[in-house]
Amino acid sequence: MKITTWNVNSLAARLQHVLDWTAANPVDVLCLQELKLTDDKFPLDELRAAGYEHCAVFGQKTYNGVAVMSRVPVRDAVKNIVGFEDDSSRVLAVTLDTPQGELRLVNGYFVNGQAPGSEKFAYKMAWLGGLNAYLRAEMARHPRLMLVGDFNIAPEDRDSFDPVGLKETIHHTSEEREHFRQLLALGLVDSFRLFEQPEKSYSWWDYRMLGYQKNRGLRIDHILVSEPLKPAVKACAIDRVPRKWPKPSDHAPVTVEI
DNA sequence: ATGACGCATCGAATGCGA
Repeated sequence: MKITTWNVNSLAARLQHVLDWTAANPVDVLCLQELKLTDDKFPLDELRAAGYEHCAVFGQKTYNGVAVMSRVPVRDAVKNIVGFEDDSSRVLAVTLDTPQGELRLVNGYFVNGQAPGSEKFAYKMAWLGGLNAYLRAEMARHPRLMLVGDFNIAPEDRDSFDPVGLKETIHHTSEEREHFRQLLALGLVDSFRLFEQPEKSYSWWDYRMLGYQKNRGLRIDHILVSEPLKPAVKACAIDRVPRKWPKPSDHAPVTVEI
């Protein structure tokens, strides 16, 4: 079973890319972030025609918005972080029934945070604290759990094209990385690092300054799996192909196989 | 140091992303 996370930077602008990519990569489940549309504008019909009959959507006008589109039934959808008040549509949890048993899938569009010291950064820190507490409870109920999405955190220096020049800037701060480690401390594992990977592997590149062409990127899109799932993980990879298409999202899809 | 690119918003200029 293949599960993918992809920040599409507007589903309206990227629908054809999603359709083209899933036609070539018919993954079982695709977790989307930054839909930038309301639920009534979600392209259910097109995705159903592409084989994704089961969609859970948590949209919002202009900003944020997350969805899970799936070939297999999804149930028990929960929106946002239980116990954390949030105006933004950022988290959507669902349960999948797999041959190995049920799997709780938490899809998140983490707060960007703009810059350390800003109000948005404080929001990011509070949000991450709320997420951690929520996941602790979710994992107690669902031992087989996967946390996917756009984390907006480069966990280690090797996840950034310029860890020295960007030291302690957004995505690179000690505080953000500590929050990432606190997620791992819950018993989650970064599935990407379970496997040998190319050096300078990133999942996001700035649109500006030829960021992609120069591979000036960050690895900020992640798939974390709980310990009970870890032995089942067969592969995890970033697909840079759609980042080369005309009018791409600035993020690449990341896929795990279990 | 700044802005650079792309998307969204009622209509131009601005907010936001990362």
